Amino acid sequence: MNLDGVFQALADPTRRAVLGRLGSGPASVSELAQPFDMALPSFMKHIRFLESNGWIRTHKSGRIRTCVIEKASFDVAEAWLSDQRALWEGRTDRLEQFVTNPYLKEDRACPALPTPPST
Amino acid sequence: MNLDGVFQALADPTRRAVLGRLGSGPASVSELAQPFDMALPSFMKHIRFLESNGWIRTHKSGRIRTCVIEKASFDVAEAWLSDQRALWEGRTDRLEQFVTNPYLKEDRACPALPTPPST
DNA sequence: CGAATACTGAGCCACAAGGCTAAGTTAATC
DNA sequence: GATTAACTTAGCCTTGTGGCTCAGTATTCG
Repeated sequence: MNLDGVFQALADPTRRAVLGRLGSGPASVSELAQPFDMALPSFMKHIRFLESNGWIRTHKSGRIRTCVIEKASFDVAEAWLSDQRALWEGRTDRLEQFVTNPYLKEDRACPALPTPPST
Repeated sequence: MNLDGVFQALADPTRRAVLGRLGSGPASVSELAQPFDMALPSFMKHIRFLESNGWIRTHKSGRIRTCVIEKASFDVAEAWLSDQRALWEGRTDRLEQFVTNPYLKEDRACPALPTPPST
């Protein structure tokens, strides 16, 4: 369950829709597949993908495979975004300085703001 | 700037690393590329991908192209996750009801929910 | 038992993704 | 004015992704 897979799972409308549906409760594969104009084997690939990337759990009983949404990957995804936001917001003030400082604009394109004369 | 592309952009370690780096300030393409063992044209594809999916803005001045992170796609991604979370949490109580209601359990195929980690 | 249901497995196909090299182009330096 | 630096364009190659069909297998139902 690496970040690559976690995000890739979200990069497809079918898979996002499945997660959306599962958000309101468990469902069997064919129930989930019903809204989509897609052959079952194709659809199953999406289910397996979601499962192997930690977005859902599935469990077969009889001939029916039931899918349940799982919070794990969800948290991983949110954590990454949240870290990113923290980083970005942590330097917003310095960015503003950069944008409005004509010297920096002309000079090197990106002095990268190396830990400025911190207070 | 559709969800497909927004999430796909995050499904690659190089692109996530670039966003991470840009989180602490603007940089030129070659500065960004420097840590990666990759030919420049390959790297540029990542930059273009991030740009065309709204994760960064770029601007060329002289022969240097400077990249700046952008909040737009970020918000879109967080919004989707947040909606998803709302949905999921909004029905946790009902889920609980579902799990503990023997009638529902027989009725539909889905009860799966492998033993809640409770008590 | 036989038929229908709900997947499952194997294999094919077209196209997108991510990497490369080689050869431009444009701006800055010497 | 020639070099060098910083991209850019073009084209190739391999692998992955998302779709399909056709033929199983395993359960459930009549």
